[in-house]
Amino acid sequence: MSKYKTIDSEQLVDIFKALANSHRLKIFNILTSCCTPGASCASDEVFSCCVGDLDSQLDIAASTLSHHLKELHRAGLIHMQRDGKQVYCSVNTDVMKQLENIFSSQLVGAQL
Amino acid sequence: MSKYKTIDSEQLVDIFKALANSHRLKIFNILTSCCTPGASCASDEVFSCCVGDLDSQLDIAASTLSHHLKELHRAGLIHMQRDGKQVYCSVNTDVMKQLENIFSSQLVGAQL
DNA sequence: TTTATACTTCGACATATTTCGAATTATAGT
DNA sequence: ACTATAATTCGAAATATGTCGAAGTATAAA
Repeated sequence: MSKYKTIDSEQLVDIFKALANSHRLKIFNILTSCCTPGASCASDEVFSCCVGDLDSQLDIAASTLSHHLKELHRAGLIHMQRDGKQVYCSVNTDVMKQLENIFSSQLVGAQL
Repeated sequence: MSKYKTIDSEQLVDIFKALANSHRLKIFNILTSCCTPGASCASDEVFSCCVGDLDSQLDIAASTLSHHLKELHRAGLIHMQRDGKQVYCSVNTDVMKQLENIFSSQLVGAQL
């Protein structure tokens, strides 16, 4: 009934699962406040988005961060793209739009 | 900066945690498709919102359902109110509005 | 080709979550 | 007071998640 591409309820659970952890939510915050997917952050800006920069803001082991990024990526919330030695992360704005739609229309899972 | 009462990041994690389970998400779906908090569902409608009615739609033990409802309630996503032998559940639309705002403004945790 | 940097994978362990059935509490009707 | 119905709490077991450090892979630079 909706004109929007819907997220099925299984994927929605995965998305909420991905956001249901303080470290991952913080990562997501950093990415939403900084990087839009087209424009990869220049290195002279205050915040940038490669894994190492996230690492410096998070106080967890690099391996743990890697695990969390994998979860966010699996859920479809972020993009990850290698550029040389670095891997750059950015928010998947398509999914953001769909989430907005889900909550604004009060149809958290009307497709069920 | 926002004119909206903000949800802090700890509460936001709890909200996502509450929605990060297929049974709880289904419960939340049922409640959003049916009951608005002012209008408690009349018993002659197709869907109603007492715990027993949710139970009949869910294929889990009553004790498990009770646990899930407690989680949704703890997160602030639903109201629960006893009326005689039944306990009626409804969505907390205030929180829904705040979630909508969070996603629509792309500020998942800008208050951090 | 050796070394350094950036990041990921693996294995192990601790903690948290999900689930059930049995027992318990709350309310209403007999 | 007793019984029935609706829902919750408790304790135990199975599964999932979060975390780390060590080892591994990918890329670039010397």
